[in-house]
Amino acid sequence: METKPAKAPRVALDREAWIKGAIAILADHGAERLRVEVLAKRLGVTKGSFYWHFKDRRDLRDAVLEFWKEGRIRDIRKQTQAQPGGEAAALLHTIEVYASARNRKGIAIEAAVRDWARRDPQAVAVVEEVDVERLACACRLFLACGMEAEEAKARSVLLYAYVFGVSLMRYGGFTDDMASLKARIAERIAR
Amino acid sequence: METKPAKAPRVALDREAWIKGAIAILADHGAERLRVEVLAKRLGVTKGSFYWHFKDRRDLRDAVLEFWKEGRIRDIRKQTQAQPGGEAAALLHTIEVYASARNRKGIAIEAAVRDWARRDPQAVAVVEEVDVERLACACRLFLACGMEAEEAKARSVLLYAYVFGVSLMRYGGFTDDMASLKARIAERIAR
DNA sequence: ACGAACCCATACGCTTACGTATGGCATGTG
DNA sequence: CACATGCCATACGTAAGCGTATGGGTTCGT
Repeated sequence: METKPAKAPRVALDREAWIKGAIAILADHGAERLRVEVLAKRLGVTKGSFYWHFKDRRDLRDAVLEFWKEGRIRDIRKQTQAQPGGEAAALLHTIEVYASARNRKGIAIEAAVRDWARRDPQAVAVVEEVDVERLACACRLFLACGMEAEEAKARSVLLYAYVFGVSLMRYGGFTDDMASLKARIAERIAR
Repeated sequence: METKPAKAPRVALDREAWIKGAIAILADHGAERLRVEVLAKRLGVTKGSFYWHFKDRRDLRDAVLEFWKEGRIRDIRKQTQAQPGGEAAALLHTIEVYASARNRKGIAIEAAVRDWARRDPQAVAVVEEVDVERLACACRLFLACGMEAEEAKARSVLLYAYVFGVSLMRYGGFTDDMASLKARIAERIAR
């Protein structure tokens, strides 16, 4: 019979495939559960393959951090290219993207990386780069809305602290009109 | 010679001592690293002792969650007993406590528990209880300041989302006047 | 003083996981 | 066709960690 998985015609994996699998584990189980053999099983191979593509576990983790950083910074730059006059809308869009359940996986990765950064200096450095980039972009948008410089900085920090923080909270049943609540918050942050 | 640790006159451990040690590990290394033998070594005993006080690992984790929940709710109730007229100050104090580096350990535990809640339903339930309690208390303070009901709810969520979120961010070098920045944010949240 | 309850140490089997060594099979190249 | 290279499987040794079994020491009450 041999009902083995037989995933596919068995195409060779490259480094990026491993990294993407690693990020999926990151989102589902956190950095601590990013284990070589678990990842290999997920990809349908054994760790013999892993150690061909990566020197060791540290090598994979570095690659994951680098991959995540590049992707985030690319996204930020793209979303920041607001049409003149659309800056306010771009800010609201940023808030809404993180506050909605639509971006579930991205939020999970974000949370996992930040938790990771609580123990790993390499992750700290990456998070800091991404944060500074994001804050600078948000700041530009606030400035374009005519806001004063120091206030724009404060609003930027508030904006990102809120979107990260709200993803960690559970307050079901606290309000009966979630939409109105989020609208009020967005108003308070971005207007 | 025998330079063994010889910690102390070897006082017997109780359940609470184990729980407090577990919370220390939680703060330093996260829920995933909350291992029986590691904790035992930290307390200077072996796991033989652990399995006398706890049924298994799950038992410890439940106890840790319960202990944390009770402590948080006690703290909230205490801090909420603001003198009439001091409600605004109480709100600012809450923001400042979390935003300062003074409460480092408490913030670390908070982050660890919330990360824990991303995978464990039991932790989710505990976090939700604490969040609802905190939001209700903050909401009362906003109402006492004369704020409208829906706005008070929104501000409460914004407040706690901010304090949790900001503890996950790294933006050193983004501003040269951190004090002024935090003052502006507090203003925006609580006024 | 003596047994019982309390608290802990040691030893065991099992599982997961890391990193290495080695061999196998494909595909492309001369 | 022979051979090298790329990609992966298997097997090995080691370590950490869970839960159990069992025994030893200490501190009580009677």
